[in-house]
Amino acid sequence: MRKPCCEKQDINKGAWSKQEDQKLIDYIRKHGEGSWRTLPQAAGLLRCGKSCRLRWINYLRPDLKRGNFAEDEEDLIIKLHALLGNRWSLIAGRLPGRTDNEVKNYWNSHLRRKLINMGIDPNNHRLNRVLPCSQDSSYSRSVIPSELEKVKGADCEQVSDVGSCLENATRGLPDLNLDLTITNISPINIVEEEKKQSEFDACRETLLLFR
DNA sequence: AAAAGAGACAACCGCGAGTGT
DNA sequence: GACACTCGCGGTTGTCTCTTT
Repeated sequence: MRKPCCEKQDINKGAWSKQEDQKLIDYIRKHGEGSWRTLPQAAGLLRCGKSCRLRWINYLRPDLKRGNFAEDEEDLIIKLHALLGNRWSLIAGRLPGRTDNEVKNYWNSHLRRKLINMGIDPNNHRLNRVLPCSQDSSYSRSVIPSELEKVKGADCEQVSDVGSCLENATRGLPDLNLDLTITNISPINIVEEEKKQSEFDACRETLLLFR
């Protein structure tokens, strides 16, 4: 049936050398991205086209940011993950200079654990245990159900396309912490609510950009 | 100082979607 | 419609580095 993406023999695997990186960079500078299948041979690389593409997209592209994630980037990843699930490329698309692989790795090595430590199930973003109201976490504020209800309601039609990302997000994550409610709204909590609202608005803005 | 374990991240693999023939 | 090809995505694995014992 289908041929493999590349012949398995005479193909380098594993870590890329500086020379290989340079060959790939030089070739793409000269000819542009694309045609990954034929690129390795044309560039004089003993690599699979897939491997070249991955190397370029994840590490060699000039517009990559690299380095540690900022706090606001972390927040955004968590929020988007709550809405979109493991759609890393979509999430990475909202983080300039970040790649899906980078976001995925960061999620698996840092953020997952962070949520678990906060008592939140990273798979469905539900609280595993009751946390005190004052629990520090921008996250616990970020996906409260009232916000999700607002998204599902008023603005759903506006984001019908990409999709449908929001629609899918809410439909695709049926366990999305929908019964987590904030009670006893005191004046202090009202201020908190307003803060939440503005954070939510920012998040929604981001989601609307998917259109 | 050495070994073991844990964490971080680069890279690979398999699959599905989109497109051309 | 069936098939082949390419591309991109997400899950998983391999390996290197750091920390702990």
